[in-house]
Amino acid sequence: MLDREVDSREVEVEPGCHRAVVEVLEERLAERLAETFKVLSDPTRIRIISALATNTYCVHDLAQALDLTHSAISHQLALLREMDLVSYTKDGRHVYYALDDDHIRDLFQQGLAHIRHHARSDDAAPVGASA
Amino acid sequence: MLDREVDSREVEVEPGCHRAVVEVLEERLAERLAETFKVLSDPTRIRIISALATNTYCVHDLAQALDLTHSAISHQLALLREMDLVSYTKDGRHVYYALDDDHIRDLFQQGLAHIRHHARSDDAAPVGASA
DNA sequence: TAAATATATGAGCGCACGCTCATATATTAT
DNA sequence: ATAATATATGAGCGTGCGCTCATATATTTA
Repeated sequence: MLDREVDSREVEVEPGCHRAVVEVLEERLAERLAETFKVLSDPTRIRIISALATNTYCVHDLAQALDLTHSAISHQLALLREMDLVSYTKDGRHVYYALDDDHIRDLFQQGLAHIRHHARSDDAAPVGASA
Repeated sequence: MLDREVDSREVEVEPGCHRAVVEVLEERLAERLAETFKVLSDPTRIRIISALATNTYCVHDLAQALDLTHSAISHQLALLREMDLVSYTKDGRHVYYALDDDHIRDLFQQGLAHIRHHARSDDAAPVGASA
């Protein structure tokens, strides 16, 4: 697996540019990486993952906490299930979900750590800004 | 900034579920985090970032290396520019881009490290699989 | 059994997004 | 000046996605 991870594609150096070789991540690997990050690219999934990162919750709890319909939550959980990111346990009529992928948990937490410590330009409230 | 990072929303515990309180990432923070990961959620951007993570390249080089039109690359670079993730230097008719955000670089590299070391189920080539 | 609760899921709508195409601008070469 | 090269950017197309709505299934309660 992971045969050639980087495409060192030659660039026609006729009139041109400066680099003769550009080192780019191989296409399939890039697709897998993008797919991984895509899971974390939606606010709703981020919030679901943030909750499941520390506790186990049922659909009903998540729906109330995120102020979304059961359906919306259930669809997102189905997606996380298909990607093997969560595990679930049936208990009566409830289904309890838990985050079951340290891979995603690590990325989520590192991302959060960055955001926490690095304010962005649009965070700085202009003088006199209300609420 | 980052007033209340977590919404500890109470859940009606009438007939119900088990958790009285669900700890979910506050909505605005979740949006910012999702936005950050969204940059990395496309294969083309991943490849551009992978290249710029180690070298400086002009649009022409990237277009050839990724086998995409100059336009496609330029549009993606415009997006990365708007998000202040890349810096650029004009040199004659060339414009050289460089990744200028350790934040994104870190996430990219951690994601890559995970992918490298953790094979997924669909990576394991079934016995007798061709190519 | 009937009603209520908890979840799952297909259909469909609206919107965002990544690409191509056409076009504009700037710089270099002839 | 004209042509070629390098980049930028608006418009538009096709696709993917996140939501709601309607509906189905399973479990518990009355």
